[in-house]
Amino acid sequence: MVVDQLSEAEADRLFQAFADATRRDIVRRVTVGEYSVSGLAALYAMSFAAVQKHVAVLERASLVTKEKRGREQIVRGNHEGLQKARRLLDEYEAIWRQRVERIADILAEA
Amino acid sequence: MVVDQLSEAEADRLFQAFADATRRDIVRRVTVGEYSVSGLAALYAMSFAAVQKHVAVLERASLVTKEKRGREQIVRGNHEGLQKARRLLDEYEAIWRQRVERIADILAEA
DNA sequence: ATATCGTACAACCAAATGGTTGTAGATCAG
DNA sequence: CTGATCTACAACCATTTGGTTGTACGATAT
Repeated sequence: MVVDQLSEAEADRLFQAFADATRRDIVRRVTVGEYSVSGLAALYAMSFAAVQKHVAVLERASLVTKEKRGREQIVRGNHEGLQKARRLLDEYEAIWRQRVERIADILAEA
Repeated sequence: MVVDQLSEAEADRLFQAFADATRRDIVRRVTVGEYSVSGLAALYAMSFAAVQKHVAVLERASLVTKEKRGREQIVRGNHEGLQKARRLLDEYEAIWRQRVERIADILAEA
């Protein structure tokens, strides 16, 4: 029963997207409030185009969505990507738990 | 009460390390069993040096440890890095929960 | 109507990434 | 001792990444 087998490419995109401090900050901001792309750009010491690229990376990773409103593009947090990332890490955690159990079993046999 | 404020650089290293399928596979393998660097290298269609670099990336991110045993270097999973990554994602999840609560409050006022 | 604003996108650049081969030092086996 | 094995690391290369500036275009305000 594979609920949602994340493709390797999807996992790549997710973690890659998280691997940048500016992008992590954007995710936090747009989860709490609403920001246009230029609204976000005003927050960082880099060009509008650079921020635009960061948003695009986050969008491809399903960590934010964009919605056109007038001439602005509103960026919002997308729970989907975060959930996928967490589920991924949970799998690694599960492997650790299994390992611990296995060792406990071996010790119990002694 | 900041328990373990992850530096941005640390977070970068962690997620960057996870952002590669080969490295994620290495993490899984060495969590379950013991592998030397060359033992790992035998598993992938790339050079020993390439695998060695992947292991180095994982080590810098605290996702694996290396221990010298004779002429071999044994690679083992390191729970520390994984825990840090999970804690990080948990913070983002917490922001989401706060957002949901805030919206619920607003609705309750109406 | 015109100027301004917000966005998209192309072209470019430097640095980082993910791979290679080659060399050299330890350690182990015969 | 000699040869094979495991590791480390340097040098190199192609591609990607993270930034820049410049151009174009739809939406808004005056």
